[in-house]
Amino acid sequence: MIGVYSSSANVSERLAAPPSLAISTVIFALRPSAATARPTLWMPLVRRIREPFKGQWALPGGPLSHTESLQDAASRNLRETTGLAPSYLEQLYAFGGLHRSPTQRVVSIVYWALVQPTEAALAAESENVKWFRADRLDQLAFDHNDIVDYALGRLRSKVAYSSVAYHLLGEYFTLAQLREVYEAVLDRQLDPANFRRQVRSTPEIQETDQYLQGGKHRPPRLYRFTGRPGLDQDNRSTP
Amino acid sequence: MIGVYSSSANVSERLAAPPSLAISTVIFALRPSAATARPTLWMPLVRRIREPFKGQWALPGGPLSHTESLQDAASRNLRETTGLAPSYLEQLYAFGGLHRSPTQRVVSIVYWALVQPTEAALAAESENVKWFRADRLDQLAFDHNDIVDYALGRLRSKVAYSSVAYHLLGEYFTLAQLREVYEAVLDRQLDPANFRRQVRSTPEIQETDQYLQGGKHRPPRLYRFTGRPGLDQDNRSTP
DNA sequence: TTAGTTCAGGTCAAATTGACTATAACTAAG
DNA sequence: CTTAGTTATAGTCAATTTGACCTGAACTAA
Repeated sequence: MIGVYSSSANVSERLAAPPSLAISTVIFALRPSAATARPTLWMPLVRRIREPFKGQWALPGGPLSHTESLQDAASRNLRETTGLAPSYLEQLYAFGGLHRSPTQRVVSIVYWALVQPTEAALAAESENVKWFRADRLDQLAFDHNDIVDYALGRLRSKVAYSSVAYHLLGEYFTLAQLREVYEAVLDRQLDPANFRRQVRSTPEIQETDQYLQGGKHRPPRLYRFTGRPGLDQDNRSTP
Repeated sequence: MIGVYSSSANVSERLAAPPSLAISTVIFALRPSAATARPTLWMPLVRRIREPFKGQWALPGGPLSHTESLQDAASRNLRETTGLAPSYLEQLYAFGGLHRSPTQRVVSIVYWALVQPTEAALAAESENVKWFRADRLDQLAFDHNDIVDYALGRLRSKVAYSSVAYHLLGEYFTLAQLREVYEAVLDRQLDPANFRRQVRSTPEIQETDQYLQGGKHRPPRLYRFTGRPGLDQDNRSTP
């Protein structure tokens, strides 16, 4: 009885079928942009190997298996398609417009993830998995451009009022690196001195007695984020 | 081919089936609490007329028809089960835990709504539809207590940083009435003078030359909210 | 040795917030 | 008719936060 609405069914049968349910993920990571040394937001996309939108780039995603929760499905799919283990994962939105897919009604529950630079660096690229700058995407499959825009908005607002930015960095970071994250996400310059004052006043930030060596100028102090990780129970918000 | 997983299928068949998709809504309205005159948050619930959880109270909801968007489904279901037309409607969260329903895997896309007092007053109560205080619910069906808690959290945070509170009031209101909304939702007292100063500094608030008559004391001025309504295209956030 | 750059710590005025006081305008009790 | 009681409205003042800016420290590279 499973798979009744598989590829053997014709289009009208699929349109009449109950909406199918898929999980997709928008994955953000920081990478140095090509020209300048400043980090910018990148995301991995997968090439579609079947119709519709065959050959076009799309968000990693897949069907929801009946033995896993939504978050587990997003996490698994992330790992399988891109090899990445995110440091932050949160539900974004359920997209259920009528004509998202030309061949059938699909409701996509979309998650968004942040991965640390080390993770992002060793993520394998291939013929069908490539990284793109989040702010310079061309036409994606389905409504995935809209979804990415929505995710970018969520990332920006969350960076502004919560402490998600740390999940785009490794364990130790300098205040300049942290500021560059904010500048990349919010897309505006921040005053280094005022930024420093603000960050140092948050209790979750711990100063270490380590300094980053090898730079061209005065070695900056390294800091740590001691808040709770982005993957624990409380991040799921709900059972 | 439609309806394969209907009530004629047995439990194991339903558990193996693809997760079914439902839409539910958490509806908030302000009503005067029984004892004091202060308004408090209430919500309509519907009694389940079939298993599982037969006889228990639950959030209004139903299946997603394939000809309507998620928001339209929520809106229609709201109207059909409670007769209400909300002044604000927004997606809350997609709940997809494995054991939300004992008999089958259900993924619920939950919306939350605000309705104005006039609407809420003439909403019909019946044997199977009753209003309850949002902060004093006993055991609901499924995981609906968790969902209500999550919706309350969202309402509180949105009231604090956005202008949703106005959708719990009618077109004209006094600053005291508005303050009572904030106090009911945030569950703490606010200084009337400071609250007044803040509200009057927001450009979306327009003072009228009308005063509320018939009170016991000095008649307060009436104000209007001129921001955009809670149901337009932009509230949907996404296509 | 020196110029150039970033790091780090600080000042200062403007804006915002919370606590509080005073007056105005009405109702209801006497 | 007068006055006490209550809410509406307006304002003050200190504490806190924010944005703009300055100065010296610490390093590299020429």
